[in-house]
Amino acid sequence: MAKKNGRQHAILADVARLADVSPSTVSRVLSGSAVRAPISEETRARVRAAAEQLGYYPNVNARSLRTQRTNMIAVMIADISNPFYHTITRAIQDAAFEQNFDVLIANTDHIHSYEQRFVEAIMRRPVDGVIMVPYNLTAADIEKLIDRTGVAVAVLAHRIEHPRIDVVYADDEGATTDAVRWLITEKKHQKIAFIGVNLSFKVGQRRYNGYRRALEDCGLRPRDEWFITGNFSYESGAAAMNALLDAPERPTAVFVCNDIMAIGALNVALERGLRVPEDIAIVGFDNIPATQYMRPELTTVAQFPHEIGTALSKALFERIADPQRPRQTIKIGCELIVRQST
Amino acid sequence: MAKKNGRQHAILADVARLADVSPSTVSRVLSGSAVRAPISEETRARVRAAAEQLGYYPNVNARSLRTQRTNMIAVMIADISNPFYHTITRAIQDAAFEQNFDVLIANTDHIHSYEQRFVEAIMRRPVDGVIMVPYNLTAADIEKLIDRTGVAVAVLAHRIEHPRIDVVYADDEGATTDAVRWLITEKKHQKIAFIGVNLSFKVGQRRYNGYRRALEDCGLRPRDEWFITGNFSYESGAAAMNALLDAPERPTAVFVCNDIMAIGALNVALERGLRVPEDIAIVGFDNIPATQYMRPELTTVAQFPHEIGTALSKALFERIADPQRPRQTIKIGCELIVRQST
DNA sequence: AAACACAATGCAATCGATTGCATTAAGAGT
DNA sequence: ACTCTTAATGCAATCGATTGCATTGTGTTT
Repeated sequence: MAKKNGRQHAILADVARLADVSPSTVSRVLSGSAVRAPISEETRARVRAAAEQLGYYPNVNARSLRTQRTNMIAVMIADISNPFYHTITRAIQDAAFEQNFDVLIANTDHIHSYEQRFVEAIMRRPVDGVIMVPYNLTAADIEKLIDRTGVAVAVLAHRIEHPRIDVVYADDEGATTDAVRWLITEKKHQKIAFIGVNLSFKVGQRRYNGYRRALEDCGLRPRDEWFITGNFSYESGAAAMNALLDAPERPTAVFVCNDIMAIGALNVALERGLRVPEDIAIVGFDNIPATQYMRPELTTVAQFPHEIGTALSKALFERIADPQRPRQTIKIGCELIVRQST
Repeated sequence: MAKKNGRQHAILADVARLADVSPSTVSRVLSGSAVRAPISEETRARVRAAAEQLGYYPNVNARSLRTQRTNMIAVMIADISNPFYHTITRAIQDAAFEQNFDVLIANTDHIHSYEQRFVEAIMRRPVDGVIMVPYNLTAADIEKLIDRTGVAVAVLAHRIEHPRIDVVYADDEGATTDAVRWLITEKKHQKIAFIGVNLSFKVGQRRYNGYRRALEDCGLRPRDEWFITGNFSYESGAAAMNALLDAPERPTAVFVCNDIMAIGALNVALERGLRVPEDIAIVGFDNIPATQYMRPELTTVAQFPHEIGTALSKALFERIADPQRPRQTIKIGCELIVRQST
């Protein structure tokens, strides 16, 4: 069992010695590069047997140093606890698994300094590709990373245009417009409130824009007292609904820009004795699992995080394979899921 | 901007050249190992300036090859989409972030071959530590990994005893006993059903044992028709409740071994016109966010995945720092969260 | 029989950093 | 004046695999 010296595991040289060939040969046999250099079938067998006998595994680290490829990608997301993000992550991991890639994951919590730290980490630890959901990072930051490391990059973002960055985005603005317009034309609502988040969040801005556009398209005027901002949380959704119900004039429908707040709003409406959807209709956004558990089940706009993750990884692996390939921009649609709350 | 040759980024040798010192000196200054070897303050400054000017970042890969340390840990869990696991994961990532470690994550979906593949991956890609939630892997498998790679290991598991493996476990069996006993003694239930999962799952076995023990302790006899198994899903919980309500004699309370199934059961009960908790009380397990959104809010047993993740990382990093340290076994309790469904 | 092609393999440099063991110079002790 | 520390730095080997460029041997072509 003991190898040459005190090492606890076999290295390539040990295999070479046992198989009585040179290290080069072992490498060629085991790394598959032998496809381009001929090794006799007999030698191959001997090498494989020796490797097997010694329980040899190549050291990926050493290999990467030499080949400049790591078989590893990094993923930067806001928060793995959030269903939207972990579903994306899961899709990426599955794609990577298939390609025999390992996946590094970092959470940023939307914090700028964490995003920067991620970039720095990638500066030192070579990876073949990076998937990011940037919040504060600009195209310039990412470009610097690419210039220095040559890494392949795919991002989930709305406004990044760069020849070497593939981008995937979800059309949540358009989906919001469609949903609100549907409330107006199909469900005959005229008084529609909007529970959003601070407009400094791009996502907040986009969805609010979508809402405004639907109203305008249908000739309705937005009212200030029907635009309330929360902070993504259940409690803030509940508070927003309370405010709405206490307003001089109550809306008949409310579009909420994420499901958690929508559920908070729904429960408040129910607890205050309103019937949903008869007295007030509610639409959420994200289609998290809990929306189906509610009674009434929550109508919501589904994003397709799994598709997003798949698209991101597909783009990334294509770019890893061919760094020169022209950039792709992929739009993933959203879909209104009509359930009982409207 | 152009470095020595076609390389796109500076390497240690470039810095050495610019600062007019040897590579050794640069390394000592930048890697902090200079603590043990004296470098004059003036030289230090020169090196730092040169590094700064060139935008130099050390190549972690090369460093790892030499030092045998990677500043990277790997996490093997069942499924990042599951709140229990991703909360654990998040705690681990936060701990790693603080220690400046990167985190590799792999999902196994409880599949044996995926677990094995993970182990193989760690055989080739050196990491300093591994955190696992093994389902099929045995202590022997893990021991082999340790023997070969010397990696530090911490696991979330109930029956692994090994001098070089730290283990953390949640006492869900005891918690189940406590919860069921509470239903009997405090809530005066005599007819308590159990919706579980296949007993070949260890988790299913443990919680069922806990349930049985509570009944026995209180002198109650378990009844076959009140033990129904599902497959963790909402639908299977709903089906189980339907079966229970169609049984010749209805139970007055039901303990469900995860929240998703409990929610399915709850909704069925409500839809069939029963009042919860008056006609039937329901207790879930896990304390997922949705339990608080339900009406009635679901009573459930909380596990503390964040604490589990923290304990796992703490044990792991201690072992990385001192591989010889005696093993730790840490029990994380569970807690019954009484809400409206009981 | 000379020249050549090609299959099969080995040699040695290389990837980029770290570190044990010198080496040099300057000051301290006797 | 001579030996001894000690501070400051450099040399060169090393981590473990990959790969461009030989080299050797065997069969083919002319």
